[in-house]
Amino acid sequence: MHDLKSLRLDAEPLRLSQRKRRADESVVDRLLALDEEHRACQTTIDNLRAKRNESSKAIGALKKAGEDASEQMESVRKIGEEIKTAEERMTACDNERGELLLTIPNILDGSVPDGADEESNILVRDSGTPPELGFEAKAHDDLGVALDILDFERAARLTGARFVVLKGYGAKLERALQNFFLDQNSSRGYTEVLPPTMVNRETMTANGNLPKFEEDLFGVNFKDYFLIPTAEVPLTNLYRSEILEKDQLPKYLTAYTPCFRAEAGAAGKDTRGIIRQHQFSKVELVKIVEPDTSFDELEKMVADAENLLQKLELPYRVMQLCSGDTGFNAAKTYDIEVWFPSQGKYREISSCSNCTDFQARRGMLRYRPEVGGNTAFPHTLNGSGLPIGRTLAAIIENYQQADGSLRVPKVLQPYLGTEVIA
RNA sequence: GGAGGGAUGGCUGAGUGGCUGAAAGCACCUCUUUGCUAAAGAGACGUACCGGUUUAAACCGGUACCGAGGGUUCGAAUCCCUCUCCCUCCGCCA
Repeated sequence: MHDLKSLRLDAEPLRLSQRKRRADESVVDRLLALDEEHRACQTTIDNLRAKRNESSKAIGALKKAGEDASEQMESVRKIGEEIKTAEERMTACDNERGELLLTIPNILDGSVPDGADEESNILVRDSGTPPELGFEAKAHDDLGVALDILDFERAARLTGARFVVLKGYGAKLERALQNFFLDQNSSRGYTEVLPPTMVNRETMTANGNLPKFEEDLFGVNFKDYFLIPTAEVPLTNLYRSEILEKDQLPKYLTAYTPCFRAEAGAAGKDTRGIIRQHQFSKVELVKIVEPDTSFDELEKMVADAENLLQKLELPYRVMQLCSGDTGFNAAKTYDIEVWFPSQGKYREISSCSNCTDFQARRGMLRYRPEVGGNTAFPHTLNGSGLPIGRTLAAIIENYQQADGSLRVPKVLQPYLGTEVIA
């Protein structure tokens, strides 16, 4: 959500950002027009209310003195009617303004390169040329099924497409990765959190998933709750509506949760394997920090995610997203992509974003830069650290051997109690 | 699921129609004095929006907010309705 006050002074940064995103620029003018009308209404109403308050007090005094006040009462009643009319107009303005404000994406950081889509993303660094396997790489799903650690058919029977059952070492690998990620993140200063997997509409709105992206979410019956698409949602909302003291920042949070995504726009994409599922598990990283530090904190968060891939010895590269590929909430995003030998390409495994004060505003999450001073909005950041499903797929593919067995990454061996899965 | 009780400022807690943006205490902040891991006294002390003014901060005026939304009334923290959450007891349950 945007700061109307600063938009009134200078809407050019938002206009520029909308252009760079290839998004509608006219919403900015509409927003400013509505805002002006809203403020005019409010001034009118404030003045009427001031008049009413004054008159009401006078009536109270008259009555106390035992005098007749019916004339004054009648005139105040009329003021009340005027107020009601003006309020209806203001509410209409407010609703449209609010709706618009909730659907305009964050302002891109100046460092974001211009471009329409992922073709224009920029390579920041990589872990070197991926090693050759020395034989033809099999796809992770074929290998997983053959090893009986992935089961798509029975998952389809239980639920439907885009679900998987993990069995034996598949299930154990999930648990090993969960523990490994959380242990690593904890050791790097993140506090482990176990939040609810379902959240209400306010939480989804503050995070930026609603009102615009409802079709991507799974709702639940009987309650206006939603299954979370990522732990980012409960974590960025953990302190919603609160005023934090300066010494409570920065907050570093990490959580393992199931994630649910409707994948409404992904028909036909990644239909094989466990790259794109309706349900998957993920360990998420979230930071709540002071504004001056947020871009440095983003770099550090990317390093935290990279640390996991380095320890797993998986080939990866870091990309900076261009303007057209940067998401709704984000001012700046790095994607980390991991190597998939069977596809001969890198696939996204982590997305780390600085959302600046965009989400904090939506959730009225504030802090006090100085004791006793005014409140300000902190910046929020999120990143995957890491998704279990895609990591599992990457491990299967990169650690496969010619005979169809898998080596187990060194760092996972203590968790798993074996060096080979065959 | 049934019965009952609650929700007030950072915290504790008064307050059943106008004098309450809200007593009192604690915490925090500033100042004074005495001084050694502290005490006493004085003062300040919610959030948001609109307007004035300002380079800005501060400041001044107004409005709204006592869980949320709606209603009654000239006027509501106070009365009525709906909802949410919390607590106690019973039932059920991983």
